[in-house]
Amino acid sequence: MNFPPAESGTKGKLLRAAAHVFAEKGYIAATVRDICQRADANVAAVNYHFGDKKNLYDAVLRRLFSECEGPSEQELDTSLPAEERLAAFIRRSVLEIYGDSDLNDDYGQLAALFLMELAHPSENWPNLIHEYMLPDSLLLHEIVSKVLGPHSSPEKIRQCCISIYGLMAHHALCWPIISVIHDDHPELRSFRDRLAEHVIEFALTALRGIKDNHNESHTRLA
Amino acid sequence: MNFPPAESGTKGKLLRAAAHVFAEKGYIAATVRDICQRADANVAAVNYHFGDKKNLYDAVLRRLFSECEGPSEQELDTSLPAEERLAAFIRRSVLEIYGDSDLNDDYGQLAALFLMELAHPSENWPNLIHEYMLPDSLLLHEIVSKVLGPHSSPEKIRQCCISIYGLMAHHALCWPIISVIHDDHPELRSFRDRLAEHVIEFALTALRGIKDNHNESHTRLA
DNA sequence: TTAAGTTTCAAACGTCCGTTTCACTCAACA
DNA sequence: TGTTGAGTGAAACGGACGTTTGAAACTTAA
Repeated sequence: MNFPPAESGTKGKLLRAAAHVFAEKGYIAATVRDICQRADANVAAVNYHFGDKKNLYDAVLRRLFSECEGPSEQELDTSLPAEERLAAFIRRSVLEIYGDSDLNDDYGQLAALFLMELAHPSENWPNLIHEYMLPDSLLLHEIVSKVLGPHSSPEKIRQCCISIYGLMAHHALCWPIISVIHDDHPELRSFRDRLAEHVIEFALTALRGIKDNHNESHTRLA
Repeated sequence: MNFPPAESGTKGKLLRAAAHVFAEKGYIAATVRDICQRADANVAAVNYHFGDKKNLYDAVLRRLFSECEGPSEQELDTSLPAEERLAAFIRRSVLEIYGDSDLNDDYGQLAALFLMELAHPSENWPNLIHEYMLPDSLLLHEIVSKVLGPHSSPEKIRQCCISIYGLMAHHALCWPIISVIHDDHPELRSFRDRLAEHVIEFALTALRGIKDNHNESHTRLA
């Protein structure tokens, strides 16, 4: 949640403070007074700069999504081996999901905001998904269908794509469970890179095996 | 969210109504008046029967967890092949996560309550996890370590366990994303059984491959 | 310096919520 | 029949919240 220095006035301070407070307490429990106090601003500032509380929340959410990077050249280069592109996709996605550790001092708030939306999606949540997550998802679909080869059903491809997201996101979403059950689990921050490599191993191993299974059953039928 | 008929009085009606309203609106947005109206009870009923709103919420949450079934004999029978036991574990867990479809008419609320807790865990969340999720998690750990064989590190076993939970839970948690991106995805209810089989295939394939990888590197070193 | 436009401020407004109060009903029992 | 105690009901209390107000402070440009 790092905002460009351009918005360093009251409006920018409000956005930063709102991101923090919304994430910490949730949309309803977060009060305009909380946010303004944290932003060193008057109670009326929110309504002056954003109209109302809901508009401020929408601005925070949109800002959050817009910070996502796009895919790297490696992922897009269709001349490279599909497995290599998948590894690059997973490394970048895990980095995005778990934050840039050093730069970003308030990871976890991000996950909290995300979980809130998943529990009770706001009005323009579908728009944000379409705009910011669909392109990545289509790229993953293209890569996975190549890894799986020509004999895989559309449903199997889709299930594998969703499974890969599940592998990547689970720590971020279910940390309040994982940290209780595995009380010796390393902190998310220090664990991020190892997680990426594990997901790559787990997903690639599964995809290769599934490809072979389906090829076998395909040639057996032929 | 089906409560035993024993609690069919005002207290039971309040519990049922509260589960519905809390899930639909979240703890704070849900009002005592909402709940009481849905339970055909007076506003004072909540405070009379439960003390206050928070106690009612805690009661709902505990009731929700206590409905979980324990592991089947097949999962516990250490004389059976580990892969078979893993499949049984996954089938039961997916059934629990996605509900008993026909009996339970309000799946999704369950996921909403869960997501709310993940975003902002309540006071005795860790107790509930210890009591209701840790045993299952230990069982899975035992099974997975057997599937992976003797040459796998503790960290790898743990990561595989967490990954399996990720595979199983992702649809339930991220449905507001999945349903937007894959607009032709079948409904969760009708999809539950196919999901279980996919997770079994995906996880078992990955685990077998990982086992072979680690065995190879182990014998190479020896 | 003046005037217009923008931003901030303290204070207040109206509403909604959790909770409390107290009178009431009614079944159980002596 | 009279008494008791659990449960219900309508109404109100006190506080917190989002928002509004109108004047003050500041910025900008002629």
